[in-house]
This record gives sequence, structure tokens and C-alpha cells, in this order.
Amino acid sequence: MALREEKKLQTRQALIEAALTLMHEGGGFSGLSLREVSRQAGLVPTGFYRHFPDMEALGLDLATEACLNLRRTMREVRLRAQGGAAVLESVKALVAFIREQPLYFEFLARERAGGPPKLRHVIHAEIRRFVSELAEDLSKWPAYHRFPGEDLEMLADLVVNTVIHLALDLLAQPYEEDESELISRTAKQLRLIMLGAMSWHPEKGAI
Amino acid sequence: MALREEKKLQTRQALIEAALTLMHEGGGFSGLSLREVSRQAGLVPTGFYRHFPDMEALGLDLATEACLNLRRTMREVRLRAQGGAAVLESVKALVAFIREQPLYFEFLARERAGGPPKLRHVIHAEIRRFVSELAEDLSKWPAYHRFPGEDLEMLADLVVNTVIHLALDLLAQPYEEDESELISRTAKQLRLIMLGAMSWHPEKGAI
DNA sequence: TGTACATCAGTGAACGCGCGTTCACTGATGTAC
DNA sequence: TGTACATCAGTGAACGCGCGTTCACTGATGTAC
Repeated sequence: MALREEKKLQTRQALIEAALTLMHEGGGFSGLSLREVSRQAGLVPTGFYRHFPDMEALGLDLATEACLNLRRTMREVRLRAQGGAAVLESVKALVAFIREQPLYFEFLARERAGGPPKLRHVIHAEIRRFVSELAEDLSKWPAYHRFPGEDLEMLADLVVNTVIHLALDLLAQPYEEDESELISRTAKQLRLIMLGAMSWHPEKGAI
Repeated sequence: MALREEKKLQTRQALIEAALTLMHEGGGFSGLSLREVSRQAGLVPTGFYRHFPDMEALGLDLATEACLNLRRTMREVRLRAQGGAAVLESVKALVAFIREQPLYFEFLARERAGGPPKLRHVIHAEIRRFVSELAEDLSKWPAYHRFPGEDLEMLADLVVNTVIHLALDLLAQPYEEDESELISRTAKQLRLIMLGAMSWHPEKGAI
């Protein structure tokens, strides 16, 4: 009961990669067809049903996998950049990861906003979870001890959103020409955010 | 040559609104069909061709209109909030606008990331234009005179991205329950960004 | 104003096509003895 | 180890359906005189 299972997993992976490839070329998850994905994976259409009940199920599985991937990546990035103020370094590390495994990131960044409702929900929930993780990480640094939990979430959300924004812009521009410009923009934005965090006074009252 | 032209414009608008409605309910622009949109607009499928050569053309026109809409709205918001530090007020004003005309905003926010390549390009370009406008506005305030143009763009980009993020989250959650929480989160983020901007020193060297 | 003709937004039938899904099947892999 | 049976990933034909697009049309609106 090993060979058969292994082959099945390979086919499953082929389906997922077929979906990612076609989404990269075309118009997002909603534009995919079951037959198209099966064809790209070298499988007859009916074979698809051995792996997923329908396309939506593939989408949801893909979302979960991609999020796992992202969280693992970002945790590595954060550990690597434990220096604290090494913002630029951590951005560079993240960019390297995005460039290595672009399709999963592209899927998340695009379907987060543009996908079918269920898919959006899954991704949204995963990203919230991810924001909480980052907030938790931040809470361990002395500099942030004076932040109430809610404000840490707010800060983490801002950072994550800024980074996703970078990922989207990077992927929108496949040639790596102006990459460094985008990266330096994001690095500046993160630096500015950190400056703001340093002079942050919680509950300062209405603005 | 007035009545006929006027009726034609009405039908055209019906098509656009049909598309917006269906996108709101379903899976984004890529998931729309020409027949479905025509049906929703009370038009026979072949009638569609009297207004657009194909669905892509409708999408591009829609993108242009929506962006015009957004720029007009945001300009009003900015003027209304000319007090300078009235961040919360301007966010509230924007939210009111989003709630009044949600479909155009939803279209932009979703297709910016998730739509077909051409659509993404148009929206991306329009948003860049919009960021430049904001940067120009900022440059007129004394507080920002020490900012190089590049850094103003960076700041404007951060603000716009944060606001789009709010719009997306608001639209993802149709019931207006936790609206105020999202708004206060965004208001805090903008306040933090402004704090960062206050202590910003351009060209401070590597971080 | 009235008439004869032109325009053109919207109609309805028809087409070929790719779609998702069903079904009975095949044959390699796995299991029991 | 060898044999007989079970499982099940992948096959291939077939279905009904909605799709985009074509075409010739209708009849209200617009124009010329």
C-alpha cells in the first residue's frame, strides 16, 4: 500500500500545479475549467474525480496548502531577521522566497480579493491567523511591551498588508527590471511604519 | 437624435450595472458570461454587440468609469478633510462613500488583484495615477516640504494601499456589525503612518 | 405639417464547441491464503 | 513463493447544457424634402 498511494499523490500534485500554472497564465481561479486542469495535468477529465469532488474543493485545498507555505516562509523570514531593525534584510529574504515559489503567492494574493466567496473566506481567515502570529512575535520584543494587544494586531495587519502589496506588485511585473525600486519602496514604508510605532501612544484619544 | 441616443445609453448602463451585480454575487469578472450579463440587463444576447465588441471591452470601460468614480470621491474626501489631522473624519467620509456606491469599489478592489491581465493593467495604472495625485496634494502642506518627491509617492502609496485594504475588508463583510472595528483599525493605522511621517528623515542611509 | 426613405437598437433562430457529469470498463497494484 | 480475488486510479464514450457568435429580421426613431 505504498506505490499506489504515492502515485496518487503525484497525480494530485500534478493537478494542483496544473491549476496554478493555468491561473498564472489566465484569468484567475474562476476562469479555470475542470477539463482544462485535467488536460494540463495529463489526466482524462473523469480522472479528476478520483482526487477532488469538484473544482471548488481543489481551490480550497490549494488555499490551505498555499497558506501553510506562506506561514512557514514568513516565520523563517522573521527568525532570520531577528536583528530587530533589519527591515531591509527581511524584505529581501521575503522577495527571494516569492521569486522562488511565485505561483503559490500569486494564488493567495490574487484570490484573496478576486476569488469566489468561499475561497476568499478561507484565505481571509488564514491571513488573520497569520497576522495574529506576527502580533504574538512582536509582543515578545521589549519595544512593544507598552502596546495593548489590539494595537499590536493593528500594527501587524499594517505590516502584512504592506508586504502583500509588494508581492502583488512584484508579480504584476514579471521582468525583474524595476524590482529593486519596488523593494526599496516597501523597505521605506516599513521603516516609516516602525518610526510611527516608536512614537506610538496608545489611546491618545480622538485624532 | 436625442431620444434614441438616450435610450442606448440607458441600456448600456443597464449592462454595466448587470455586470456589477453579477460580479458582486458571484466569482468576479472572469466568471461572467456575455449571455448572463445580457439576460440580467433584460437584453437578448445579440443585443450586447450593439454596445460592446465583447466582454473584455465592457470590463475595460467599467474599469475606467470606476476609477473616475474613485478619484472623484477621494478628491472630495480629501477636500472635506482639509483640517490636516482629521484622519478619522476622512476615513469616515470614505466609508460612507463606499457604502453608498459599493459595487464600483468592489469591482476595483477585487479585479485589481484577481482579474484578467489587461483589466489588472488598467486598474493598476489608474491607481498609480491616483497615488500621484495624492502625493501632489501632500506636497502642498508645509509639513511635507522636506520630503523628496520619491518619498511622497512612497507615503501616498502606503496610505492608498491601507485604504483599499479597508475597502476590501468592509466589502468582505456585508453586514455592518463590526464595521466600526475595522474603521478604527484603519484610523489607527493612518495615525501611525502620520506619526512615522512626522519623524521621517529622508536618506537616513541603510536601515 | 405630411410623406418617403434611412438608420440602427433590439429580436430570434441557428451553429458548432467546450463544459461538467454519468457510466461501464480496464488493468496495474495490493491482500489473503 | 504462488495463486486467486479485491481494490481503485485512470480510461473512453456518451449525455444534455450554456456558451459566443452569425445572420436575416423588425419596427421605432431620425432625416430630407
